[in-house]
Amino acid sequence: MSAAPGGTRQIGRHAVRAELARVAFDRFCLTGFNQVTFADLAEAAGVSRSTFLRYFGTKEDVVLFVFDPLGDAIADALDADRANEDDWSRLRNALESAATFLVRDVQHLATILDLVDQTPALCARLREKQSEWRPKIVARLQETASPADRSPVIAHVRAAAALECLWIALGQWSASGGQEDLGDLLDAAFAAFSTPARAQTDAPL
Amino acid sequence: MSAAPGGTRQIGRHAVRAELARVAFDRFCLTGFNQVTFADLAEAAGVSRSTFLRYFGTKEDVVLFVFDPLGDAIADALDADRANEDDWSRLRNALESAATFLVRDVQHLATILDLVDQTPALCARLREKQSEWRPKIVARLQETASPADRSPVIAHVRAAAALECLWIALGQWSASGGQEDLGDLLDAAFAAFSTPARAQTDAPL
DNA sequence: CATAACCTGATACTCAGTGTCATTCATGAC
DNA sequence: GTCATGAATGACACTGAGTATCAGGTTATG
Repeated sequence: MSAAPGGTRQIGRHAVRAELARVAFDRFCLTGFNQVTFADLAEAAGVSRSTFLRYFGTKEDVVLFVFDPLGDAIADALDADRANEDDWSRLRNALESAATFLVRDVQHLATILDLVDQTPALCARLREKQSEWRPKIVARLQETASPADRSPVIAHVRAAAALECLWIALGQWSASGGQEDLGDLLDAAFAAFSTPARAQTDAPL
Repeated sequence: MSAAPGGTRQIGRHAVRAELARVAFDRFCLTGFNQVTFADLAEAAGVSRSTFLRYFGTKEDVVLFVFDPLGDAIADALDADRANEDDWSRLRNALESAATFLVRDVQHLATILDLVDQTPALCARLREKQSEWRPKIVARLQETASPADRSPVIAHVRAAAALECLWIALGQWSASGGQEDLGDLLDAAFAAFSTPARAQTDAPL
């Protein structure tokens, strides 16, 4: 009658992982990411260095693993909004719902984002994760594209640009301490594509 | 009557750097980036490990230092085209002239780009360099923006999106072995912003 | 209970990157 | 030409990330 055969191990593993990450995160915020070693983390968490390393392949993952489900979340949201014919609004909506799913603990997320952009290594690794999501997004975009619009380049660019919007919006959001509305920030970011890109509106129509 | 007092050292240093990079690059292509150690590179180049490391802070820089001038090149090109009122075309032109400056040795650049996207560490580091160029680009865009358009978010998004276009276009270009015209590829990428983002053209006008 | 799978801690290892120090060599001043 | 300064070099030692292996203990399962 156990939840799943052998599943208890998974549950336990997940819980340990979360606890290790919690302890480690405090250290990172206190001392700075680069100043903390795996030996420090292991000691703080009360496990051996070996064990700690078995839960997180790299130091970056200790912080960034929380972003892992985001790729699938975005893809799922795109699937759910397949009817939407406008790529930009579809992307915007998908990003918002995925991000909202991420913003459970406002304070915690803001702290993470602060730490991330104080730390080049974390920025780099997060960007890397982002680019791993892109192929999935591109595939969704192409599924519903009209035959004439099938240029893979277009889909790639839109996916990449949308992810940049998310990242920039999250940066603003974190800078505001989580006060501003993420949907508004996304709108402001996506406006870069719809607003006429001109210094002076020389064609008032 | 020497070029500059003490300047010979700089010249010499630059030349050595280029030679070390050349030797190292051959090794990387032959054996794979991750398989080659600094000790290998030093031996192949006939210098000590210490010396090699003094010329390149990281293994990634041995390959990617050629991209360093690109940030300034883009910024300069934006300055030169200050009259252009359309952000997108201004960015497109700046990227093309900067990239053309980069495409001196077609074969070499194509080989570099191949190596880069076979190697996650190189991708990550190159993306990092890219994001270092962004602030300079954003500043240029905002200088000439109309007061109403001063939202820093807009400029950030456009700069980021444009850089993604460059990267994607270079990927296509390298995949074609340097055959396709980079200007055409950039046009195709930037079309993602001007083409109506709709599955079916429901407004044929 | 027995066994197989898993978790843990210990240990040893490779390699990136930093820092120090003594030697050597080129440059520039006298 | 000689000498002093500063840079380049190589040797060495060190920290820390990440990988791999192994023995002993624990937990699920039949």
